[in-house]
Amino acid sequence: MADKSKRKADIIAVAKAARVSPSTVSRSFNHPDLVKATTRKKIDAAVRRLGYIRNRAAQTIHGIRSGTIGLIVPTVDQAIFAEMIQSFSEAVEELGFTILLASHGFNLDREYSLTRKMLEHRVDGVALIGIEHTQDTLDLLAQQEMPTLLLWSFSPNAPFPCVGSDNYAAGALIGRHVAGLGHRRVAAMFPPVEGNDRASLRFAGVKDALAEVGCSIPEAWQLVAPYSVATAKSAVEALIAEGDMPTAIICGNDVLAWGALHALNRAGIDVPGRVTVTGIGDFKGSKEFEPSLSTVRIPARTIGARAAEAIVELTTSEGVVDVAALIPPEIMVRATSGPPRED
Amino acid sequence: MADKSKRKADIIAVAKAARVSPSTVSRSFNHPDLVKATTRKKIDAAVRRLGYIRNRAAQTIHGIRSGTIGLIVPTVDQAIFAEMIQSFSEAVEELGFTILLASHGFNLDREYSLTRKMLEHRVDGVALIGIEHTQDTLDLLAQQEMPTLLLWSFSPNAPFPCVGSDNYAAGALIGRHVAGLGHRRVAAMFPPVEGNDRASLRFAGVKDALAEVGCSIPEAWQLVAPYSVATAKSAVEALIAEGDMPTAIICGNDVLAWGALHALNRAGIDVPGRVTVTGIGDFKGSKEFEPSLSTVRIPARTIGARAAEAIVELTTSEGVVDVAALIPPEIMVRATSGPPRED
DNA sequence: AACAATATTACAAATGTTTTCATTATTGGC
DNA sequence: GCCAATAATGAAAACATTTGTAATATTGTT
Repeated sequence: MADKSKRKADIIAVAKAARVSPSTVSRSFNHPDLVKATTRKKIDAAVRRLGYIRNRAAQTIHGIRSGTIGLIVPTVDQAIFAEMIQSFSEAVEELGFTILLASHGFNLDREYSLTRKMLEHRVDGVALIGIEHTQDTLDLLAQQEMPTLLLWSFSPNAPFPCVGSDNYAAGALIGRHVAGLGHRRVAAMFPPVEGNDRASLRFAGVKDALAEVGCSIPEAWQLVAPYSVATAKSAVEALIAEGDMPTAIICGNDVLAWGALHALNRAGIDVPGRVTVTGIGDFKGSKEFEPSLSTVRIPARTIGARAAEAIVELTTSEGVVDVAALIPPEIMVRATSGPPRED
Repeated sequence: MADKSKRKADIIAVAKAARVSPSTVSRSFNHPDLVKATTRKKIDAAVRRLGYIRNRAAQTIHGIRSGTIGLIVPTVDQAIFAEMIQSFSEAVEELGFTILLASHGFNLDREYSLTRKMLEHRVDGVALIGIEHTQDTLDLLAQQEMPTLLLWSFSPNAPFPCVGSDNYAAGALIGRHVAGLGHRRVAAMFPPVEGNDRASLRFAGVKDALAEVGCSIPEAWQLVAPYSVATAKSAVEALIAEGDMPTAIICGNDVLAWGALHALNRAGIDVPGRVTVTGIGDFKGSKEFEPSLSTVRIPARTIGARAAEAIVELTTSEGVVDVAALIPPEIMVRATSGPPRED
């Protein structure tokens, strides 16, 4: 009972139905205090009767905010990003915005073209994951004066404000923990680092922390596995088959650690008795894992929520605002790490 | 060197710079074959020089497609949805569209207002998770003649075309598997079912399958836990503390099963020797779990990709098209299920 | 009851495009 | 070189809004 006329209702149809001018209808939406309560009632009635829905596209060409934030991520199906996207989206919706989401699969050239697309859609702001982006992307955003936020990693001298954690520090934290336990025969398992500054920073932090105690990771123990339980498990199974086992395996994130733990469990190798395993991220489920995973907490939800506030702040406030925020990583020592076995 | 003039470049600025009319510039974008190669070159040069970016908002008010698809999900940070969203987004981007994403946290009233928002943004189509929605939402979409797709669950008599799996069948599959192994003392662990037709359908399938062999799940063994490892683990720990153990625990999804497995592992209860555990979903990592999880495969990636094609088909084709697709669930018998112990 | 002040509403221009139709350029055939 | 086709371009209207300004209606005051 809401489709009186043939075609989609526009503001003019509403105006006619309510016997007022289109401008009054518009004002009734945008500046309700400027229109008399009784006319507003008439208009609301007409709106309901015609099933009218405002057209943001038409508003947007008046320089009015589109009410959208572009979020460009490498992928959404990694626990870590999913959690962050969720809290980001909750917070952003709370503030009245909607997310335009795109994923580039760690391909920074695709990231550039997705950024262009966001710009075409006239998003009010753009949030990118990580610090490392092509110069093209950065230039484009700067030249269009697009409010931009770098999300997930933090660096004081990044090209745009960042909200995130310090991945290098996270790596250093876990490296120092493992070194502090006395481990000197250490393996590492990280994803391919190209196009992934988070991973390379973490790895650098780990290596530097180990170097402090004169320990380095031999080539053969630098395992590379994309973030998946399956690849991690088989990488560690291969390592076990090799025969020469390290006393600790430092993993680039918790998913890799889960894979490692499954491999060790299957082989009957005691953790942490025989091998220490650590993750980075503290994903949901890591604490409940058996044995409970030692890792570094990078609070994805906090980052997402803070980032949402930050980008909205950037888009809505006039002057320059400082929204950068460093959310520090925190070591979570649990049950998968212990001193190396003496033998 | 791309910001000659003061403010943002529009199509008129480009036209001036290229010494052609705005209409020619527009045509050069939309019907390049209608403009001479040499003028197109001039225009392209001007575009680059001014850093011009097309304004989709302005196009959209001409009834041109906005190039966006609204995707409304309960939450993105559940493995299952994350995976689906990822493949959906990949496929949709491939087809030239961008996703407007929103999450309602299993609150169907919020879903309604998010739907309205999508409509305001003049998305070309809307994809919703599950079959169950408020009548308001359904009416709204129908009345606005918005191409709509129901995603994730499949039902032949749904109000809109669906692409998804049969959750009832999935539940029945696993129920029959467990019953077939001989289990009669069976517990179930499912999330709260309100606003979640997937879960309730699965549970119904399980119960009906068990009923076929005259087995029913006692009240005390109907555990309720939101989809998280933590809650699942503690629910099962509570069950263990109770003392009266079932011989099988059927879980509403794999995450719950992981939690159950961790709890049993911690308590030193052998799986599947003493207790059979099953999941639903076959998430990434379930196969690699130790022991490898018996579950029902619901191919999230396939559903996401198929759904993307379907919604684009719905938005771009004129007449009525039949895009519904049932992606059948498949039982994956692995290492966590076995016959009940005789004692 | 008339006056000014204020509250409310309407008109018209503007926004950044696309598209139809008309006009101008270019081409091939002779 | 001229003519008819045909190709390429431009002018102007249209799209669904918002907003500044002008016009009208409603008050309170005396």
